[in-house]
Amino acid sequence: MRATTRRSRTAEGRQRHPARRTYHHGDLRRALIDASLGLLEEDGPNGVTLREAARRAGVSQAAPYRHFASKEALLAAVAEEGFHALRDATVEAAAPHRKDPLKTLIAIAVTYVRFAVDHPAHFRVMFGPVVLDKTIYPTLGTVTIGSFDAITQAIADCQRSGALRAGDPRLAAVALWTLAHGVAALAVDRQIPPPLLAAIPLERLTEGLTQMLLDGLVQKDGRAARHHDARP
Amino acid sequence: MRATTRRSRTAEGRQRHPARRTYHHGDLRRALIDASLGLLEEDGPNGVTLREAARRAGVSQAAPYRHFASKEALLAAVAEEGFHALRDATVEAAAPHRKDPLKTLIAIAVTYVRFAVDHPAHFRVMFGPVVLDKTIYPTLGTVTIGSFDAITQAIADCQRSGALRAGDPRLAAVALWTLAHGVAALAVDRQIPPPLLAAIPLERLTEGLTQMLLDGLVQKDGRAARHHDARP
DNA sequence: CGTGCGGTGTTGACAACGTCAACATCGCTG
DNA sequence: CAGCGATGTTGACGTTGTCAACACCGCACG
Repeated sequence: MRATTRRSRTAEGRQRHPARRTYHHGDLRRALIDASLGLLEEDGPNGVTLREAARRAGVSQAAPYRHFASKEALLAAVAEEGFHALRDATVEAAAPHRKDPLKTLIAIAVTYVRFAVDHPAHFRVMFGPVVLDKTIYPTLGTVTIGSFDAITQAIADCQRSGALRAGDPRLAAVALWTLAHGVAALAVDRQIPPPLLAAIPLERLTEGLTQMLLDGLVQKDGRAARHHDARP
Repeated sequence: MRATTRRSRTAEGRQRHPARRTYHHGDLRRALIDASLGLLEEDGPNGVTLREAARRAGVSQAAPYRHFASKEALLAAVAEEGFHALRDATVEAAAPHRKDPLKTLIAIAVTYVRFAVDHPAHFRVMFGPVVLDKTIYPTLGTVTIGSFDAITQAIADCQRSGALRAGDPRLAAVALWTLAHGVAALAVDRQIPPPLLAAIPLERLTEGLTQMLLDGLVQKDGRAARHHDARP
């Protein structure tokens, strides 16, 4: 705990909370979330501290409690922000490739993984154990559903266009989502075998894996299989 | 922090560390890992505390430092234990179905998910942000590889038997592993849409998703598709 | 049969943290 | 313009991770 000391820039501060002129902050809630995001990026999940976030916002240690019931509540807000961003990215990824709907599915997976590796700490807060009982923060659940719905929508599109076989689109959506989430989680945790990653950049790996899900792994009688995995 | 108070059973203790007769503990390292596992199950990741683990082992607060350089090192040991258990379970799951090698792949995925939901807190320590820089604890990485190798082996078997199409078995292994890990992680985090879970128990869902990966999602010309997703 | 040394455990302390109660200060509504 | 509710501050408490200084003990060597 001692080793993590990164003191605030309050070098010679005579007045108590120098970064502020007015007694009231204006938008402390926002500032605390931003400070937490910064700490997350700089020091990882363990670096996020109510007190340090307060310092960065230029307020006293107890001020956050006027806006968040607990540290967990602050992190829940941070997570929610992340879910919003992820959903927006997913929705955006689902839009462009209207011609080839299967490409849309691949784009969704790639987007998901990219979000995770671009913001690993944020990703961890969203899915990690920091906010354990997500039912306490009801808004959290609804946002995730939004992301899932976007995927289901894209799947249903593919089914309508005949690109995907019929069936409950939610099941196929879970399959795609699950695959993407697995890649993302393992990548963030650096658990994907390094030799593999050296041969194939993560983005292409994600594409390849998604393609595998689309085509299937089993040997087809009629040689119906498509590309992925070069070398005939 | 105060709300989490669960005091040790040292009610009226006169002597300092009552649970022990000899000055030396005998196997403190083991005891600390076990205590951590207990705390993990009872109180989740946040409930694990060096001091409480020491209390449960009947030693003083600083004793753990003779066996672990830090709290993170203790948790790394706990994680390693988990990786061993997961690998053993995977290897065992890969054994039985020699007749139908594809069933083996499904069994692997189911085993993976079951391990996660049976020991959610342990699973989180293994993959979560608690042990951030896994390279510091070199034994951690090697164990994961073991698990991955078992999967690759099973895939290669399927390829040899002609059940799976040829190709780099490591890629297919990553696909299977990734899918299983995604289901596991989302299930542990209770992110799988509850209505879906109400309709299909997690175990069957895992089977179905793995089957989807095997068969592929795309519409086949020759109606080569197999079961999964009832209702014709 | 000592004896002393290194591994193991203990005590006490420090800084940091989450959280609370009591108090201060402001902006807005009447 | 009075005062009330929202927002910030101070100071404190208990808990945690970690360290330094010290205590104990078993085993290897004389």
